[in-house]
Amino acid sequence: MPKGYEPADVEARWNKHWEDNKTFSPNPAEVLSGEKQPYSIVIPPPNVTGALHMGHALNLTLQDILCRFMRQQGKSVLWVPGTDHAGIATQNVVERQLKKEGKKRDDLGREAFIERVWDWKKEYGDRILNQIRRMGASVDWTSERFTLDEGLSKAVREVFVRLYGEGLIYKGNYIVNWCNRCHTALADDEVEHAPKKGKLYRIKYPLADGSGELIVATTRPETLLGDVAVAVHPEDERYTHAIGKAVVLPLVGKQIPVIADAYVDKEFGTGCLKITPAHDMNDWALARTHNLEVIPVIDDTGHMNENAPEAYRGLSKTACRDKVVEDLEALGLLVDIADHDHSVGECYRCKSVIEPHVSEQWFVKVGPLAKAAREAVPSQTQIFPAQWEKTYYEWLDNIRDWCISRQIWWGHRIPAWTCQACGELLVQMEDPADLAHGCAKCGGALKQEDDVLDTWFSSALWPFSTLGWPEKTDKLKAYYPTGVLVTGFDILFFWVARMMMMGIHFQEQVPFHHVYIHALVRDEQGKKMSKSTGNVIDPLVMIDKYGTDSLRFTLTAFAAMGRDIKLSEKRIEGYRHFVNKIWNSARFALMNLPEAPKATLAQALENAPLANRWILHRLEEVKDEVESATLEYRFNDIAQGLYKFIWNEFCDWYVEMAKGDLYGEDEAKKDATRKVLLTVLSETMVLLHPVMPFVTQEIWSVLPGITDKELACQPYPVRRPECKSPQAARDMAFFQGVVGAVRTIRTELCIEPAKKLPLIIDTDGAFDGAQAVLTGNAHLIAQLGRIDSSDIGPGKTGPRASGTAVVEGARIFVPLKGIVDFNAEVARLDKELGKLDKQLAALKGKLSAPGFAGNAPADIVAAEQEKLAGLEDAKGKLAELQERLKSALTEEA
RNA sequence: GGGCGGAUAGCUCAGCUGGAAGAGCAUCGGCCUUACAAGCCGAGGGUCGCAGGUUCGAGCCCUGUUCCGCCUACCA
Repeated sequence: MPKGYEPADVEARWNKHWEDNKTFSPNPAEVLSGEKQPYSIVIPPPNVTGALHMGHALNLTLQDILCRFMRQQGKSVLWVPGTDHAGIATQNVVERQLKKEGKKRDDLGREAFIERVWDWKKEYGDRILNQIRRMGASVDWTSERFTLDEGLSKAVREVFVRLYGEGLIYKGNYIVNWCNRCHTALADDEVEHAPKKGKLYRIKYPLADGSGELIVATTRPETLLGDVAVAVHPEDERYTHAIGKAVVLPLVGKQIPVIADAYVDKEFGTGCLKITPAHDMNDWALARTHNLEVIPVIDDTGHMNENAPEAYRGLSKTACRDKVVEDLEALGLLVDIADHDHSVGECYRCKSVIEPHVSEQWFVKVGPLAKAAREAVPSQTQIFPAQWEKTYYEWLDNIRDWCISRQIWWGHRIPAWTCQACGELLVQMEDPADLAHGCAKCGGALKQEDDVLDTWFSSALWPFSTLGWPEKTDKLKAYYPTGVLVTGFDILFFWVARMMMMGIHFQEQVPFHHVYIHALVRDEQGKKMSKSTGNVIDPLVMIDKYGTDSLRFTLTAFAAMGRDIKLSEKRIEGYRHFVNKIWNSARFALMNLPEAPKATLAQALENAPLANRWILHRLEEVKDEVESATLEYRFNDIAQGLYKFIWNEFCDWYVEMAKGDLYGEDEAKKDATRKVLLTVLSETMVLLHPVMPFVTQEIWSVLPGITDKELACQPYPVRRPECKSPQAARDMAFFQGVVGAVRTIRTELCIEPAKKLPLIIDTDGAFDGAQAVLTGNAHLIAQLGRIDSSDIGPGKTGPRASGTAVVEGARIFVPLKGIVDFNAEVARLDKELGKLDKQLAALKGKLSAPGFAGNAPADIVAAEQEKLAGLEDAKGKLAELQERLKSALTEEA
């Protein structure tokens, strides 16, 4: 094995191996026959336009941990990879490309443009998939899908046609969020709200009868041209006289009514609200209840249209605003302009300001779908962490109909045709064979809808469309519903809730049993990573520098539930050290495993030394920990449990203790320890494999005596209840305490590391068996504490001039006469005694507190009393040892 | 406006059902001890945001409060 771990080569090699061997392609038959339980995950499909970012890296890591773990648990695991066509985003990318060539999409025409996008997709769509490979994701590449591929398009059409048939899809003229730049409608949740500094203009609207005027407040004076009414609160005494009268609309000159509606806030502005139904969501709603006319004055490109007075026609809305203000001022109708902070809707794709706009659009009537989706949580689908349930409910409870039509070209074209002659609307699966003579009623020419569907419409079907629906495939039968959906909270609404709606409606089963919402990955300062801020940590760069396993482990270690991850490169670099540590521990093991050990584990366990019994005991505990942590999505606990076990226990203690046997002459001992070493290492590789697939697989493949070189297909390590040994744990803790005490004395008193020292231990007062632990492992204490001679037994006493400590009642003496300045040891013991005093005071206070003995459970009281006795014993002994030392010092002086 | 999350060692964070405050990194001291200096050994460092309350006992439960962060909403 090379001295240092070289990830690039290892990762490339195994990735190729896994894909060539279809290691992660399951067979549905093994589920349908009942041989295996299914476990499936559909990947949140990244945008084809996208490049892998840290959010993806985290998302993929967590899913991969679950998939690899479930394979170990004997499940038939299907992880479906794929990409999303991301309508607006992708179209924008290609349009930008065209712009560089000085062209617009209209120059190409619809078909040529779409072809162009496909070309682009073919060229760049694989990039993100290759990046998924580099993460080590154990997806089934034979199941890869794209939201716009043939099968999925069929699913989309089936859903659309059926929902239309059920009356859950309708078409109509409504006000929608309109992006002038993308030139399309957007759903409510595609609008982001950003605070903006704006102005509040107060404008006089004279009453038509000359009895005065009303003053309205607005942030968008140009919309005045489309006003159809002024509304006041019905109980606002200031204006009751005006209700029912008319005002003269400035600049336009026509009369509009003053209406009353409780929606108006008396406190805000002047209490008078101008109503522009065509350009404001709320005004639209008011107009509907009051039967007001809708007059659009801004067109779909953001310019004033023919409904505006001639002077303003053709102006952009900002230019128009300036002119309107100017003209109002000239007429003396402008009262004042004040600064005003408010939030403004922006397009989530291009950040342009959203213009409410009236147009003919398609909608999904979400009420019934949302109700079912709501009721399925948490009984059918559990959300982890559960706090997100509330957010999920909140959204579903307040949901409005979903605008699904988009005025772009890249996407699923709406399967509806209108007869140019009689106006008949056709919604059906198949394209009418001959558009020229298609109308069933009159034979008139049919024209397909120009609009395409919202990208999220196809995403909503992802959990079943990817499995082959509407065909009744084996895959669908075997793997639907999926086990878990792993995603960030930012698309809980966009995606998760809609998959729930569609899954329940079309499969009559929820799409997943669990939803795991993971953190957002932020930068060091906790800011969102973004290209414009320049604080992006690119996962691929990190992989190149530190290896995939380091990156994965880092993300796992920080993936505590319900908390954002603040990531910095230093952390990844730090965990690379861990990968290297694992590599080196394997190198050590292999150097000592020239061949597979002959002994069975049972044989190795006969009369096994403490080190072997202890590490096997800990291994059993770690198996339990890793399993429960994985099942409960406590990813950080998986990482931390394994880190501690491998580094602080296996490497720091076990390997050091095993060296004696491994380097020794006793062949039986050597073989037994080799067996334990190999067992622990190999099973640890299995446990760690879901988190670090590459380094573990590479090590596994060179372990002696292992026939199946494919680590990804190994079962979870068997449990060995016979290896659990609380006694070994206790003995080891004692042993570590003694070694630690000796080491502390050495370092604190500045004794040269090379200097070997004698050691005396009095085991009186320690637990039964303590004596045996120490004498049985005296050679190890000598090795680890640099001791040249030891004398261990009950009642033993060292010279007064010793460095001393008390461990679990046993007194430790390190004779140091002539070696060091004992004043330092006196001072050190003072410090130790001080600590003990503090603990004793706290404990005594607790025990003597009124009511403690009576109210606390008996076992707690007993435990506390035992602790007290232990502390008092230690303090007494240590104080006495210090006195002896002092007396030795005064004698010398 | 409504909701959610956070506040614990210098930094980043663990801490499950309340029972003597933990890890990693950083810092300090000592070591090239034949797997690993990407390493080993040792040490220091915290009134667990603030104020109350419940309890024999609170980082953990309750109430209030202050700062951060996020989500959501129709204040023109």
